[in-house]
Amino acid sequence: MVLLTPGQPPPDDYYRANFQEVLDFVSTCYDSALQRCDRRYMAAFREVPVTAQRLLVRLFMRRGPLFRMDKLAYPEVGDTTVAVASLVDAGLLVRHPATAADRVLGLLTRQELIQQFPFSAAQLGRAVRRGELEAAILAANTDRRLRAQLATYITWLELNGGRSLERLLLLCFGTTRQDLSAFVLRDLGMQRYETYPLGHAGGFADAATVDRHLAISALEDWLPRLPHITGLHVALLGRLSQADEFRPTERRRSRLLNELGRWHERRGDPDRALACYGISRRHPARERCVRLLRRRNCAGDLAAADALLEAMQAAPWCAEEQTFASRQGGKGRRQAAPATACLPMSDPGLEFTAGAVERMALRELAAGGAWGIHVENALPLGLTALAYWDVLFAPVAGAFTNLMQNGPHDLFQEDFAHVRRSVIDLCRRRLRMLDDPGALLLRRLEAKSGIACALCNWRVLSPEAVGRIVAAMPRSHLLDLVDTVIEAPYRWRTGFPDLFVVHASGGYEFIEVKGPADQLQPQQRAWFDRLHRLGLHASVRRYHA
DNA sequence: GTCCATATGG
DNA sequence: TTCACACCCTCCG
DNA sequence: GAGGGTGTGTCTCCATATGGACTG
Ligand SMILES: [Mn+2]
Ligand SMILES: [Mn+2]
Repeated sequence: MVLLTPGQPPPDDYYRANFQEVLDFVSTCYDSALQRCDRRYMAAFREVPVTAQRLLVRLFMRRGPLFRMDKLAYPEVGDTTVAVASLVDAGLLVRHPATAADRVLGLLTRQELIQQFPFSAAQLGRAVRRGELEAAILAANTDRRLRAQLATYITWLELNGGRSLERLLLLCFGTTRQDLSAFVLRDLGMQRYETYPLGHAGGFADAATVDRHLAISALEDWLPRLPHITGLHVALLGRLSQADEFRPTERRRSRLLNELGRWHERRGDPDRALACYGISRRHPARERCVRLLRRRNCAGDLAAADALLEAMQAAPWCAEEQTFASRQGGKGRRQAAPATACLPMSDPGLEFTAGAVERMALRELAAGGAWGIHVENALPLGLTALAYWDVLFAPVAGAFTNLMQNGPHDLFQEDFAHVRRSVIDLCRRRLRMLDDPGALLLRRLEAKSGIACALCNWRVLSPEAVGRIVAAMPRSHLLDLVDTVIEAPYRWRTGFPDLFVVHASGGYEFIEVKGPADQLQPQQRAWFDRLHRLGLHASVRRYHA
């Protein structure tokens, strides 16, 4: 059933109904995480006429935070003025809020600015850039005066709900990355979603958890402004200093700390960098600490670095950390170098744009009668999803707490396999009992293709590609590959060789293509090591200048 | 008139 | 808002 | 060549409209 068609107007009540779905979901599943003001907001929304509700939801989907009333025209709303009046009366919209004048000026085009402020424009000449004109206008007038003048030209509006909308959307989707447009994608048929067992236990437990998550998320927007605002880093660190008990929030917090630490490193402030990494709980914080301590080399630094390495080896946060620790600790077992073919480039004038070397390699291989595709990580991840689909969407406490999820919340957490031990084992035994697991994968592909899945890139996982893969890979190779990934999706999510190739002989091979200035990265080494141990065919194809 | 970034909407 | 890589550097055998 | 550091392209769905900056 297709609800929407691109270019065709949706049903009159379409967008409003989407928001209603959000409200229904949140009231049903997350009533305990709502604040009093959120409930008031929802009540106010219910009270206004349907046409006003429709307009408000249209505004939810637009950029904001200010809107020009003369730019609002929706057939399903009817008279915009009437709807706006209802919304203003209900306190859902504010008319002419005392916003900083530069925000209001931003609603006018360059042409309109010249019209409205002919004096400033005349002083700067006809070729004046928009930004300069705006600056001149701001310099010549007080905010108050500017707003008074602009109010005679346009009506501007602002959403008035505090952060209630943000909280409702976060409770609905469980992430700040999705918003109401997810409904549109779903109803266009762009995304389908698996039906999974919803349970709100393990999601946001209370209003405070929601607010902490939003507060941490909001800090992300400040990172790019670090170089321009003095003292910003102090404020950020202050807000990030408290570890969070809610896992998704803690994850973001630590990620931000790592970024802040990198920024300090780059500007040559190892002490502050260490302070950031020191309270982060995510890779690569401890690796950075070891490097920084060794470089700084003040009294006790080397011993501290060694102690840290020992802690990492004793209880690594993830596989990458473990690799780092054993290497730095000098106990790194030297991995056998993967089979490598060194060749001259068939196209010496090649421009090194994205994917160019891989395409060249595919052309050469095709000339030798081989078939191949450039899929990288999408291959092992996608095959694993097809093989272990039921594990991905298995009912696990806290894994599915929101609408339109593309997988369990904990897919990339270290204990993914641990908490699914029995269902993985059961699924593996079933796979191993099949004579032709490839056939199952193809049936799954047919059934599930297009369903949003964090491990699946359906564009590269075509029936042809999967067909070629399962036809060329021996049964045991296929099973060993997916068994590897399902045991540690986070560890094996990156570093897989570039190409899947079926040679003219019928034999398959995974090939990592390397240009003259490229080399195997640690994650790629880890995959080669694993593939080698399992007896899967993989090699490096290196081009020299 | 071209090129580009951004906003919008199905 | 990630992953892979181009391009730069130093160190070392 | 190994290994580290830094910056970049590509991708989030696709088509269309708008506006700003630049060009000859
Ligand atoms: Mn690659
Ligand atoms: Mn490569």
